[in-house]
Amino acid sequence: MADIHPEHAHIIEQTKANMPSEEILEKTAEVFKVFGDKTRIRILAALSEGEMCVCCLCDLLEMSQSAVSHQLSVLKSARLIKSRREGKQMYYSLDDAHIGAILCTGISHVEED
Amino acid sequence: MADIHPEHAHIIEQTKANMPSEEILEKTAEVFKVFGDKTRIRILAALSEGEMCVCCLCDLLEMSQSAVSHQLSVLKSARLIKSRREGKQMYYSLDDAHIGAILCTGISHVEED
DNA sequence: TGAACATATGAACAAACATTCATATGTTTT
DNA sequence: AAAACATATGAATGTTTGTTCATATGTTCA
Repeated sequence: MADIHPEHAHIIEQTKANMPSEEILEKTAEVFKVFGDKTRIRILAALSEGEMCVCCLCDLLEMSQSAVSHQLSVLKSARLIKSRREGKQMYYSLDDAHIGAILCTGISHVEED
Repeated sequence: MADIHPEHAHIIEQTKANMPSEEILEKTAEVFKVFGDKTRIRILAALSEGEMCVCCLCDLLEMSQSAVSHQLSVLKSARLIKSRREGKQMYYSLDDAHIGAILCTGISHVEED
């Protein structure tokens, strides 16, 4: 950490004052971290087309049931998806419209340029 | 991978057809991954208030110059920020308005509820 | 040119993480 | 109740990643 330049001090203070709290920023990073994995993004992209059971996701993603379940558990802990049981199967879906919106924002960013 | 249930086959096919390509999804995950770190989010939040030099960021974040520079380099490689030199100092800023928008989307998601 | 300053970068290390394998839990069907 | 099916989960493992330390690069000023 270098010494603070006096002429920069007020910029630093002002920026600090306008920024969201550390707690908000930390939680935001955690949310993005959950989006930041290929398998989880593929799951979210699939679920944004509608709810789907675990075995469908395994077939669609061509991944093992265990790997998919582990990531579903991560997504659910982060409240990005929710589940309901129907007989032997569990159906997963996006937790709310906001999740789809965040996903779309990221995808459009990639699609542009 | 379990056997595909015949009655699920068309759902899988249809979902697959509507989803973005694997390439897009992979790149999207990479973008979110860059957002998914507390230090980088704090840097982005600071820069969304305006451009800032490295030493200001170090003071603001109370982190070592090396740690900040390393993360600036990650952010720049991902084209989330850009830099310009002014004398001895490097000034960093968000690469475009889209980056601020993604950040805001994430922050609002956290701030709600 | 040399010293001081600002930033970048390579190597090393510890912590976090995604998948696999094996197995447990929960549900339906016979 | 037992077998079959669908999903969840713990432990182990290899990989990725963020920070630190040391040092290199680039710029200004005397």
